[in-house]
Amino acid sequence: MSISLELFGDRWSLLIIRDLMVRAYRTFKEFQQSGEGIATNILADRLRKLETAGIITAEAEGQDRRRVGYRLTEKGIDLAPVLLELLIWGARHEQTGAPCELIEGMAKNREAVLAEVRRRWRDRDPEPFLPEFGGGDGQS
Amino acid sequence: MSISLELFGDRWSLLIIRDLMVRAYRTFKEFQQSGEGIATNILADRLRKLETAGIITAEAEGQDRRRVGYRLTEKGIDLAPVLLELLIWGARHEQTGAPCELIEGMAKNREAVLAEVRRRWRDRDPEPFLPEFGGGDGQS
DNA sequence: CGCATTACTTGCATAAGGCAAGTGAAATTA
DNA sequence: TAATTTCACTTGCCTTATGCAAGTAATGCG
Repeated sequence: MSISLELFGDRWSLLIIRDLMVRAYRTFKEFQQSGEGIATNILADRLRKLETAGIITAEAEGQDRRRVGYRLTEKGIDLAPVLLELLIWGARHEQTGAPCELIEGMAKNREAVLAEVRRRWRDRDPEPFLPEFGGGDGQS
Repeated sequence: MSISLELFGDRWSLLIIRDLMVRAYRTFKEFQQSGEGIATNILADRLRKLETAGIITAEAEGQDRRRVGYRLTEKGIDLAPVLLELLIWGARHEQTGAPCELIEGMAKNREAVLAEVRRRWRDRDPEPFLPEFGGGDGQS
């Protein structure tokens, strides 16, 4: 676990992974404008480290050759259970802005939720799984 | 989740929680000597923050009035699923030194593992749930 | 009383993070 | 086709956090 924490033990890495996983973000710009306000140099650094660690890939996608598309690897999508538990914990114990009933529903159907997340990843489904919950006071 | 990460988004907080949860650490000194080598000022800072966040409590325990005993709150023990998933992920995808069969066994019996962790917490069982796995190359 | 132990704090050096502006290549517009 | 915009970063500078070694106050122990 200490090894894992050398990777995720910072404010941003897991948020990036979450955005890839449940918000279907793909581009640098999307992460940058993601509301949490990560600085561009830090974002570039984290993307590089996550790629080095084999958790995400960066590849050109579409016609626009400026655009870089980031995606989770299998190793990355395997973090879904961790993020789900963190989401559930946060909804129970902190003010997160995510509706508690929704999260409790997910807590009762963990396997189904994880299966759906994996399905979207496999199918490259561009539809976000969760919205931003930004309206209220907190963030998911 | 971003709120949770303001708390756990560092190298040490989750390790401290893990040590409380599965290694049954209680005292400042135990954390300090825990192999990972946290500096004492940082340790003091993290313990304070975790206490402020309501994840651990600090209380005098035993006769020795120098000794402070740290314990998880209910909010803290509720992080067990997060740590378990992180442990499983690490064992699958990183060199952790923890025997994979053991962890895969836990992955197949998540509920039983969590129930046992909670039981030990409730009973204040001073027996560690997992050893340190320090012998080889990595850490749990 | 004197020394050891426990849980810290302090001071200082280094590393990481944050902010604003800048760069270069590709696309879009005039 | 020239100018402008977009995109994915990089650079420089400053602030904050982390790490290390040493120190301190309150106990406990012989």
